[in-house]
Amino acid sequence: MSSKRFAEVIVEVKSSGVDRPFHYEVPEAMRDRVHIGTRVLVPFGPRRLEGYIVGLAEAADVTKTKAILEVLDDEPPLTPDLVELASWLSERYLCTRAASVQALLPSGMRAKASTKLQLVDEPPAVTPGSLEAELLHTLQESPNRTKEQLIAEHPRWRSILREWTAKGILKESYQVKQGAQMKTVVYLTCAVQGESFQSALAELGRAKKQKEVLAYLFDQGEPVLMKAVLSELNASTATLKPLVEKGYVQKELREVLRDPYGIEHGRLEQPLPLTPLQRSAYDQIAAAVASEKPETFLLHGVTGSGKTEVYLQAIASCVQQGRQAIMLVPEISLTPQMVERFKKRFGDAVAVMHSRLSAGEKFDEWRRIRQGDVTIVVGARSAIFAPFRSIGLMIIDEEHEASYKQDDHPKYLAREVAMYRGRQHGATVVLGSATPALETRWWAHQGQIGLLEMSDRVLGQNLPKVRVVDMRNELQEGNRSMFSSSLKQGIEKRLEKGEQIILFLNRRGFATFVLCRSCGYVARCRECEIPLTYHKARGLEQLRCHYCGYAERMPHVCPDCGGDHVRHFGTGTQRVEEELNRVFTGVNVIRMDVDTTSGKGSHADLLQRFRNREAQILLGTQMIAKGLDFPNVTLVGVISADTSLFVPDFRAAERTFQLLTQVAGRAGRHQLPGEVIVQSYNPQHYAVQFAKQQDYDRFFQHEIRVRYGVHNPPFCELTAFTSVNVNEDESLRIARKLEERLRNAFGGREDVTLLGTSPAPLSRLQGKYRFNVVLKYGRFKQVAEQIRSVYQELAQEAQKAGGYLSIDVNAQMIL
DNA sequence: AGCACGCCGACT
DNA sequence: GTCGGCGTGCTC
Repeated sequence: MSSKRFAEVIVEVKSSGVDRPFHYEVPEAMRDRVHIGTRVLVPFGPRRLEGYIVGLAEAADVTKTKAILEVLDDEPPLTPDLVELASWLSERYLCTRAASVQALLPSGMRAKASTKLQLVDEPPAVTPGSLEAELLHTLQESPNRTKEQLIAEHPRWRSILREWTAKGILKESYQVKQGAQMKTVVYLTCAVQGESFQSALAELGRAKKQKEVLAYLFDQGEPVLMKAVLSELNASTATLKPLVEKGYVQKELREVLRDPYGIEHGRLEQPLPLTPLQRSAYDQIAAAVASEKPETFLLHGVTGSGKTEVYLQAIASCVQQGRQAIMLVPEISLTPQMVERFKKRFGDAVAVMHSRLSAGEKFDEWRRIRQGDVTIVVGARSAIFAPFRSIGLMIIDEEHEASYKQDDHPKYLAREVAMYRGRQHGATVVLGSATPALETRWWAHQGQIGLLEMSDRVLGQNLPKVRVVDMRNELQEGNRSMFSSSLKQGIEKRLEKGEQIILFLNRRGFATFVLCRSCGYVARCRECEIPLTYHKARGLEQLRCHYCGYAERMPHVCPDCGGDHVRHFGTGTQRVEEELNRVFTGVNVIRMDVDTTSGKGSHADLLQRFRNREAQILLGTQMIAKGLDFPNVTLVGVISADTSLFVPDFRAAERTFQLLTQVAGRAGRHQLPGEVIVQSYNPQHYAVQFAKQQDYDRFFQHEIRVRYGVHNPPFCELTAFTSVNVNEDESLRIARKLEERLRNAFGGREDVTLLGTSPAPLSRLQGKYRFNVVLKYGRFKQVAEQIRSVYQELAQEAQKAGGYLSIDVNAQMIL
């Protein structure tokens, strides 16, 4: 840190045009407060914007420089490694550095500058009834309105304001408001001692309550929380006011950190003894952490093998060495019970981070991490950005979960961020799962990452019986309903016994596929092996591949068996609920899907109601797969394995296998014997069969060959572009042009495959038409520059056309 | 991104 | 003649 005459600032504007450092002079008085990572307020054109410093220099490479207006932090919120991480995120996921920094910092961190206006002595002469008169009136009536507010309400006032400011009629000054405020609480102290205390009591005379409060505070002899005093003595602020005014009691504001969980942990729990397999996994992780070299492991442990205990002890060992640990869990698993388990083991050393915290709570948890008050963070995806000084261990539990990919910019994959930070900090990354993502398992297989296997169940619990019902037989026997006779009987039996039932509708998609109900045939693309999707446009029934764009006419006779039971498929939870009510009269059903769980806390509420046995049946999508630990549930039904098997996504088989395995592994963990019924028109499908047998290895062997055959990850990486526009022709035109540009850039390259323009699986969303172009390549580094320049050009053109072009590097799902 | 400037058509 | 439409270009 040689000199600080000039600062290189990235301005908080999410536009590629300004995503580069701008130079600002650092006023003498600010020199010792600016560092790399410090946020500042800078003039930018006619505006004032927040920005953050990425470099300091003796000279600027441009002649005209403005000066920094204000330094927004005493401590830089971004450590140098986080500044570096932000740059990497922008390069890897093709987004602006402003977007990356926003992802790194808690949302409440953003400061906003507004402009205050002040009329200077003589008001200007205005024509009555004119715009000027109206503005003048507003300025005089409500002098607290900011310039930005006024312009937002009346855009035409802008030029007048500018003119008046130039003429000196108006004076502008800016004020900065930090996003999240520090929370303060009031403490009270008795301000009178000894004799003056006695005389104060006397002076209060008949004010009994006031005397009581004063005496209480005098006895305490130290500042007491106001809230505690009031509730203890059953007093109100009205009692307090005169005491403060007379100077007997002193008020004091203290900053506090909000505690979103407030779990009383009492005495900390001790680690549990480890089984030999757990010990072996633990030893290897602990050794890697101690080595301070970046290393990644897959911890492949079956459900019930005790992964969490390994995590807890590995974290303990990391913390013992004076380094910090991050533990990621899927958002939906981050329940109070889960947090409690950590708090009971580590007490106050744990911070929690997830999206349901309020902005203020997030801000405070973040500050506790930044200040070094905690050494462990448990959180959802974004907790991977925890601003620790020296990370020793990062754990991603259920690493295969789709929720570890962020769906807006930067569209990062938590696993990749963890590995990058691992290299920065010399930290160990542990990816844990019972059903690892195929890529992860493949890397472990190839020796690129370490493999730790835990194949035994700690408590030797029994697996529930899994029955796969062939729905084709049901049809043959004349049962046209969505419930097989086995499932129907199973439900009836439970209802009679007063036991509970969970029904899954593992429908991830929206797209409808085409299936023959007689033989289970599913129409697929010949090139991609992806199920074709049903479309009806202008009375024409079509099947299209959402991957490559191939289209054919909807068959009315099954190409396989010649039968006429070819139907398009796709059922919502609502329809199942109706059907349930029709078939089982008087049954209480709790339905859980995006519609019924949108409210805050409604997810937990519904599960609690089910736990309280307010309903016999819980019906939902995979979001209920995590909540399977209900002692009274003895039947789990999967309405149709096919609905997740035939979504147009090359990961469909993997996702189905994972879901079914999870269901089978978790149902019936309690005293009552559990049963799982899986309905399918394709009961012989390998994903269904291997899930039934709980055989990950054989599923992996099979699926990896499929991936190799059609050249999909892990044998390549995918980047998806989506052109979006209200105008279908424009949307298509941009996608086509993008395709052409990419073809030019990569023509003849063996390591690159271009999947041409095709309608997105969500082909029309919010009235906008979406087309996809997908690029497959071996190594991102070898295509990054070309992708960047083509993307920038077309993104601009898409914008001119009134739409936009989005990019998803290392796309996990193509929508 | 968001703002200013500048060049065109349609109005009091 | 002027107001306001949006295309273009710049921001240390």
